Amino acid sequence: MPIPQPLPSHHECTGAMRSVRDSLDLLGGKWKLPIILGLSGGPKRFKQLQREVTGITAKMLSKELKELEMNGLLTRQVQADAVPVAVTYTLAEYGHTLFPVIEALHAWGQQHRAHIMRPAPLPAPPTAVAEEVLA
Amino acid sequence: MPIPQPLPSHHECTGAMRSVRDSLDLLGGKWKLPIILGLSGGPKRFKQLQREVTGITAKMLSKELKELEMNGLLTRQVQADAVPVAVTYTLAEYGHTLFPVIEALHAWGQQHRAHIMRPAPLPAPPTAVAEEVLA
DNA sequence: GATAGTGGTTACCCAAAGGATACCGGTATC
DNA sequence: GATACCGGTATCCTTTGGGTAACCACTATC
Repeated sequence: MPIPQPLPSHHECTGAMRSVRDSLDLLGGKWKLPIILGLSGGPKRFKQLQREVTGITAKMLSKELKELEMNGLLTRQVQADAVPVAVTYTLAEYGHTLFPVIEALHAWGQQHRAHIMRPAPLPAPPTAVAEEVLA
Repeated sequence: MPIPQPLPSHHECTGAMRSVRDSLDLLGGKWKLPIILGLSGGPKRFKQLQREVTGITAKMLSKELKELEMNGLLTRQVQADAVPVAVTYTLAEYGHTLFPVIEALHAWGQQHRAHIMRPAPLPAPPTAVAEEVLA
């Protein structure tokens, strides 16, 4: 008799798995959601956005904006009459549907910062415990 | 006359930006959240988890599990007496705090799939929309 | 004893993501 | 004239993601 297997999981979660991975395909990477967040306060121009999303390079910002536009999350307007040409990025209606996602990440990040601040709440480190107990 | 700048943004969002990016640093990448989701149904063993998170290679799964364990999101138990050695991964208490994040991504991914399915939406006047909403 | 299968890890290597820097044409400011 | 802003693009480079395959300890089968 080899190994007693734990519970076989209900397959309820496999549907959720697909949706989550769909989302990650679109929103994955370091910058997409920060950019959306940056635009949440209203339309912005390129350099303005780059200052807001600190650390992003022009190349990355340009690339990510293209992808977000292709997915209908934001729109790009060019004022050709302005001099020099002015480019404005606006969060599309559809982009607003991401606010719950961003809010969840914001809340978690906030509590996580608080979480790692407090000192060791438990006497024993959980890592080596299991092996010691069973050894 | 230079360029008319749009609204200067309220700096309210820069705080949110930090939290969101903290979260993405920890949870970013293709696999972390799917793995958490896979463990949400109860403790699982390595191969079991690999079958659940379809497409992940053993190497990636091993690496991601290490990182998640280091961040206290899951625990790893080794039953040294079992033969062959059995390794079980369990979602930690703290890992449960990610459920809102996963739920938000799940909901968005689901509606997005529906969203890209329907053809050209509505060039129609907004009055019709209001009637629909009230219907 | 030879072979094959399993759970899990590791070494080797390639492709993609992402960063640094330079540059463009035009305008405005010092 | 020198510098800076604007909206990017092109080039080069490093880091990471991720695939392949070998490996270990053990067990089962022929």
